[in-house]
Amino acid sequence: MKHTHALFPHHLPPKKITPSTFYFFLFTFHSALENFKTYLKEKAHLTVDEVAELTRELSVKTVGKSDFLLHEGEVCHYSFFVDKGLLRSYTIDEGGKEHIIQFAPENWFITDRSSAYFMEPSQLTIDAIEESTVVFLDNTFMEKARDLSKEFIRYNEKALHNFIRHQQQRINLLLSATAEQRYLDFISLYPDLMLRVPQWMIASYLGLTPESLSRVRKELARKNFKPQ
Amino acid sequence: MKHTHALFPHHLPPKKITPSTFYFFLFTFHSALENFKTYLKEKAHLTVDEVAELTRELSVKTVGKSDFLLHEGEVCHYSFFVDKGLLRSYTIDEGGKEHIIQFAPENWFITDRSSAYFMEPSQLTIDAIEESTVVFLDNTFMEKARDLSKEFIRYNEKALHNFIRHQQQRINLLLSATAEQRYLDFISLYPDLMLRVPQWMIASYLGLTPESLSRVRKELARKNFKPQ
DNA sequence: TCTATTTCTTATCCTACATCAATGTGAAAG
DNA sequence: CTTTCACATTGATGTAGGATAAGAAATAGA
Repeated sequence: MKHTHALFPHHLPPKKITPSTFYFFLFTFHSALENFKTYLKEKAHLTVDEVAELTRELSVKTVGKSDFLLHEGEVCHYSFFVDKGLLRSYTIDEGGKEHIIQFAPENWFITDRSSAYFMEPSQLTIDAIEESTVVFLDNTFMEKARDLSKEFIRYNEKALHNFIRHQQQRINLLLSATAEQRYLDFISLYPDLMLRVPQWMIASYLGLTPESLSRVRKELARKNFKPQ
Repeated sequence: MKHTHALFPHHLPPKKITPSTFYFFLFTFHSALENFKTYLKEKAHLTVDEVAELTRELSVKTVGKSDFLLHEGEVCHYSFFVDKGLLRSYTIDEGGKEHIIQFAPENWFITDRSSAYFMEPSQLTIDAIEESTVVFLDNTFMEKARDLSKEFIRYNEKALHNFIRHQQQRINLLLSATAEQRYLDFISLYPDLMLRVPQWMIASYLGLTPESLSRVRKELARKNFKPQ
């Protein structure tokens, strides 16, 4: 029970913990962990025992909308696994403008890999777009996992290569594609996010202003485009 | 001596192999391998024995200017280590326009990591900007290296993270920086390439037209900018 | 429910960069 | 020495998308 405190969102320490809120948070905690365990079994091909060993000390937290998980300039000590909700990472330029690097809906990971690996200050900020339940994986989790299972090492290597492929694709699109092409690519990458995320964030992800995105959408509508 | 044939550039099979050309190519071959061995010792912290074991079967080739090392659509089976010369990777868009993804001068690696790892057709084309001497590392090299040395695994992991960090930075610049800022970043990344590479290639790397780059340079000159 | 804030659209003008076309330059080839 | 070729520069003009402002619509808060 030692991690229960972590369940409550920072901004929302319930004044009175009634039995019902208590059990609600307990359920949330438990279900998030189970979800993460399932993920490890299916995607990383770990055994039940390995999963049990690895997940013994994990902390799960719920974070409120626009709560921060990582500030620019901090060293990133965690990988975040999103059980429910939606996180984002972004940079802030000299003019104070945000540029969204990644969205992380359910069952995605998000972190600043460079910062976590090289232990250097992060360029990225990570915060919650929706109230979210998040499993916190600190850097020792990775080491433990690596020592425990060769399967996990392979899984991790594959994840790194997937990430590289994705970044490559994004660079290529930014170099060669129009606003419209990039928007269509976004839709196929994150089909459900179109509805959940404010358009100005999508615009920011695409390197556009909200106004331009609005124009692109209008044009697509005129051409009778239907998203899947 | 069994790899000697690989030394000669495809486009240039010497009609007569005089003793002097023969010894020249032999020297090239030998010196490239020595350079690569030194690299492995210093950067990947391998022992002399491990290096000897790993490099026994390597092939070294010289490629002529604008010879291809990988065509778009092929599966990439190699990682290329540049001993001397300069390679590049690029994509080709629907309009036939090239977009340079990476330059690889001396002591850099170049490959299509996604294609090599996932064994899928490459988006990238790789060719030589200058006549180059290249060490070919096929996919079994990686496996052998991994089996042979824990140090190599760490080195490879670090290389992957460096690569990710670099891609991240590039995405961020493409999202947020002006042509001028991106050019300045290019100069600090590849200081010596400014002189070796035609400007239209630099423009392509930056996502600009040669004309725009020319104007950026003019503007920098007006502002009395001196590289480094 | 009604206000208030956030988000989305529309319209205008504007700017960074693209496109096109002409000219310049310097090194290699004849 | 001149011709050619491969790049680079320059200028004129076009355009995608940015900046700004203001109203409409959606959402949230009370």
